[in-house]
Amino acid sequence: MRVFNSLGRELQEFVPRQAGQVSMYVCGPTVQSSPHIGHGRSAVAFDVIGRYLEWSGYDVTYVVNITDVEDKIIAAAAERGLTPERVAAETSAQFRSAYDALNIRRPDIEPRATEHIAEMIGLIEKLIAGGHAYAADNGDVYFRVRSFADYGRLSGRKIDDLISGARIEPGEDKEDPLDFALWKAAKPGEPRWESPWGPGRPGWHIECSAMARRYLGDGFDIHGGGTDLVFPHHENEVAQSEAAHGPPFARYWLHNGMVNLGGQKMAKSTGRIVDLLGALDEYPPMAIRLFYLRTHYRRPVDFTTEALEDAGASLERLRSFRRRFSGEPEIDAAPEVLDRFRAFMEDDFDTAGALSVLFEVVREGNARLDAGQDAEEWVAAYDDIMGVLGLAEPEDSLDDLRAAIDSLAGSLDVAAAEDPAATVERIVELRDRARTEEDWARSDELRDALTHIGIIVEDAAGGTRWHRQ
RNA sequence: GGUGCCGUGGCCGAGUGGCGAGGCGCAGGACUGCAAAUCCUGUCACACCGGUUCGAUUCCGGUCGGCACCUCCA
Repeated sequence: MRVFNSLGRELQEFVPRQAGQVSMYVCGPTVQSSPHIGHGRSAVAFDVIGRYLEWSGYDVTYVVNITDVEDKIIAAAAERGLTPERVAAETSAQFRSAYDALNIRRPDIEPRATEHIAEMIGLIEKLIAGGHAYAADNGDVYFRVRSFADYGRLSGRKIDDLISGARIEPGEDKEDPLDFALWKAAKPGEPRWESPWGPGRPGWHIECSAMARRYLGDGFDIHGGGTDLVFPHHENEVAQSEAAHGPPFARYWLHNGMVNLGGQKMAKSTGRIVDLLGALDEYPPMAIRLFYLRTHYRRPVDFTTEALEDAGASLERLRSFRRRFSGEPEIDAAPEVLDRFRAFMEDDFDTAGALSVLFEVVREGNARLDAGQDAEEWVAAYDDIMGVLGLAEPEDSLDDLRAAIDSLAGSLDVAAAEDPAATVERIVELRDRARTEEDWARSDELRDALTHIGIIVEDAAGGTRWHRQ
């Protein structure tokens, strides 16, 4: 398996630290405001990577942090007249609900910055002892960038090129403009924890160094995040961790591309965003997931409603194939098909290519069913691939339609059953009787009535089928 | 200014030194009471200019265009 490692900027053969096991850390969101389409992309990209690695037989430990203390959260809280804790809790809940809707698996560990202050303080003390950090008179602690010779290796920068952009903000007390905060002294009214340098809060970068090590140890396998985090966030993580404990901090750095809007990056700071929860409300969640997966995770992708509708139509093609076969297939997928799928995935998780295999499976499966042949093997392949891509959904429940279904049944003099699906069956049987009698007006009337409450009826060669939506 | 990525058919989007990935859309056909779903066929693309090569969309150089990072950001 080859993965594109940002460290080195090339495709490299993936060899985990320990055979058969993969340790993975992904930078999750700073919970300052509601999730947008870009957050979903990152989460889906690494969710699929995790799922694929497990499907390939690896034992995966997957860690995603939640940054719940940070300047932006404090600012948002002040603006809304809430406590930072409240803002963080509310926003975390929004992220969780969006991620659940997108069928993103819960990480094995989801550490919060505020619950790991002790680890961060320990790491900062170690950096100070080693001469890599210093406490300033104002109560801040800074990392001494020039003390770490490898600084810039991950992001491909030279220290001298960075100088023009670096600056010292008012109130900071750095030796060098390149230095960055490990610990920030608390101002009145700000969240604070006791520390050897006085009350304060951690800088942004230190949490990932501390938590990744705590849960995955030194030299873990995969560190992920958006390309916008490469510099300075990930560069600083490397500096902190390797200055304290020696290299390597992480072995493979994977970065997903950005979601653009009208050709430019979607970002909170510019207001160019499309709200994720809103989109999930308006489109089938799996259409959004498919939209992400159609493009290789490293490339930028432009968000448009047309693209989402396109993905929705593709999703419908997938689902309508699966509806032709109920239950679980009892035989395995053809190995050659899974091999083709695997070949794409092993090439730096090329989900766009992998989807081409899925659609070929659907076409072949449909053709076989049309020809009256057995397609179980193709259904099995479909289920495997859909599962790895996280596109498979649980059977639609009809519970929310029960009232409408029962009411329709009542108006037709059909007895409602305990299971709403059984009630639908009875109505469909009624229509089939009308069709047998060639009473097309009655038949169409019943079909329209079902369509009206969200049940689609299709007359296939093998009999009448129906499904929701 | 520095660093890096990218320009593929109506739209989206993989990939390859020589054989039309795939999806959406559109057109025609088959099936069908109608509709839907499905199948078949068509829609033969690789920004531009040079170079290497028997042959380049694919490699090299240049031009033009787009984007990202260099500040918080998935």
